[in-house]
Amino acid sequence: MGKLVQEINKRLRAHGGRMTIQRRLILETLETLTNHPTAEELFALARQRDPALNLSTVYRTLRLLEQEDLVSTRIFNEERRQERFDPAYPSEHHHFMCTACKSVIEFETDSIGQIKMQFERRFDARVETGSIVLYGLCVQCRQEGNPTKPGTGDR
Amino acid sequence: MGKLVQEINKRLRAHGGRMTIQRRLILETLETLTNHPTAEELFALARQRDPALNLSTVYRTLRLLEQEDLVSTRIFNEERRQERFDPAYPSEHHHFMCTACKSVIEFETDSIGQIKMQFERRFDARVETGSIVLYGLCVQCRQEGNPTKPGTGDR
DNA sequence: CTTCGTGCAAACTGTTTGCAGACCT
DNA sequence: AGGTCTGCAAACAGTTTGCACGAAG
Repeated sequence: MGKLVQEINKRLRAHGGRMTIQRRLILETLETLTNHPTAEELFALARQRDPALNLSTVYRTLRLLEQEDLVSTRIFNEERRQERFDPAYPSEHHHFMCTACKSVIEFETDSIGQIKMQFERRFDARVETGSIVLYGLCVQCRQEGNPTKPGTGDR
Repeated sequence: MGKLVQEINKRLRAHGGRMTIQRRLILETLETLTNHPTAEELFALARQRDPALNLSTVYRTLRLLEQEDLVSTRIFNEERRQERFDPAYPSEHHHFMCTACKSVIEFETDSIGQIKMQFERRFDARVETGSIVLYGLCVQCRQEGNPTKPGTGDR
């Protein structure tokens, strides 16, 4: 059984919440994904196992996870202006998105620390968080000779 | 007279386009702004000078600028999921957003070059663009004792 | 005069919400 | 039994579009 299911179960009980069939299904589906899915993508997958599942239930479950700091959301520069849901790790991480296949790769770097400090000194500000997003072509898409999109993937 | 107005005028003529009162007003208003406005913000300001102006004209003009690579768009992690329009400079730049007052500061850094290269080597990918977004408190808001938002400004 | 652009209202996309019934404990 | 959660449909926010009139060249 997945960690997410256990974790949410624990927290739900503390507030009188319930672990329903739908929530379990959604959490389990989310755990199988390495990519950062949209609500629709997650919905499409979970629905294969329960055709009666409703999109609003997916959203409600994802917002629940968000409140519990178990996922975070982000809008990449894609054609469709939709949120992608990122299973939250304890450590700050950054993203690469392939402009051809839309897959997301996470990575870490400590350069960001330097950048934050530089900025704080220069503008006398307080920086709390920072995120880097890279856009380009992943190995597979590069090898398949995918063109770099005109406009480099930005909308 | 603003550079944007001149530049767009030139490009419009090349395609048989027209410099209308509304477009001139919108461009002039955009030029007075240092912040990265939303369409609504720009609309509200421009409307002070022409109350008959319509929001869809603002959008159409901004999309025109976007096609001509004179602005780029970006969605920050704010409560409202709205695009902000960034007058495009030739050089790659990055952003800081104050989580209290929503003002945006632009900055440059060459650390991003390192990060791109590291990523390319590590994942055998091709990185085309990269952007850094920092969130925190600007000088003014920090001095006014504004609290760092729970959740650090991320939605 | 002939296009191109505007205002208006309606459509559209992604996400949220009110409600009545279903389900968990 | 009681409150929580779901599915549905309708609302919502931000953005886009079709159309008929108005204005730029």
